[in-house]
Amino acid sequence: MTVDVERLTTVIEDFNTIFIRLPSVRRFSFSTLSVLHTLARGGPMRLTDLLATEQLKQPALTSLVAKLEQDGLVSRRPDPSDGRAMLLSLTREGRQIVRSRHANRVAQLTRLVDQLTDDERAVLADSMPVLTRLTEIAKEDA
Amino acid sequence: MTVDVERLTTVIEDFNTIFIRLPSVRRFSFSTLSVLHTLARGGPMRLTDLLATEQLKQPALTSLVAKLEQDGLVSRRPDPSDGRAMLLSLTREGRQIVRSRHANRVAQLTRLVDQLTDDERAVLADSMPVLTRLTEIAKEDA
DNA sequence: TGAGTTACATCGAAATTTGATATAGTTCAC
DNA sequence: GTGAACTATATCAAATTTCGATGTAACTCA
Repeated sequence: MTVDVERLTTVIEDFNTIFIRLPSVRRFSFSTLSVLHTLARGGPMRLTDLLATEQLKQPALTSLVAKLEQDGLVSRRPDPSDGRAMLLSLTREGRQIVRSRHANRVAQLTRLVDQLTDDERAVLADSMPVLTRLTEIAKEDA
Repeated sequence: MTVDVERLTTVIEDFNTIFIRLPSVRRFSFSTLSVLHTLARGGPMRLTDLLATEQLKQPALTSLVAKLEQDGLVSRRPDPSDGRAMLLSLTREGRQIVRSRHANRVAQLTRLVDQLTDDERAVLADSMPVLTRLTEIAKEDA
């Protein structure tokens, strides 16, 4: 079985243009949201590790994280295993923002999925484990 | 047939964290790439229409477009049907950038898809029309 | 131990984004 | 057809974000 990856890429690109814009509340910049999301998934993490995912240079990330700490969304504590490093994690409030955006996406996506046929919903359900596998492969690969 | 939209959302969110970062060349900001992508899909388009998609205020978009015009990626011409408006479109070079990023995604996604099983690839192939439908529904809905 | 490296912070400059406002074109009730 | 209200885009100065260069402290390992 072969997939038309060319077309698959286009389909995902187009889907993402709508998916990315699902959450209705626009309080934070792309950079900020990306940092919050990464910390939400990756648990406590050093600045340098964050740097790998975020499309920012280190001084910009340092200052963004400083601002997020001031705003009470991120907490910083020294890494016990390395005196140079800081461990970053989300505060309760930080997690709350990520969760609320996620909930918003779920709500909006539900409205869309409701308009599909049963068969289409079945296909979507089956695709979930495959997308998950693909995500894992990408992480290993990198 | 019901889908666990809660899980579906998470799956897509996680997939996107890797998908968004697939293209290896990082020459342009998120705002710039989004404008180029929107113009690539939406054909010639007025500044105000672009504004609806992009997460920028009007003056920022005006200045971004001005820069892109200077750089030869976007062309601006008066809208014949409205003397106040400008029609924006990609130049050949602008299209080339979008195409090259797309090609890069295709290449990287191909490497990932190659590592799936035949059955998984079949599921992926079947999911394409559904994702497309979902995208269309979202556009109508909005 | 000390030379080289790594993690993060600081600083000033450059780039981006914003709110307020200006200008020119359009619409529509009269 | 005229003018009041509205719309599309531009301009400007201020705020914010990002960057490159460089500093400081901690770690590594020969």
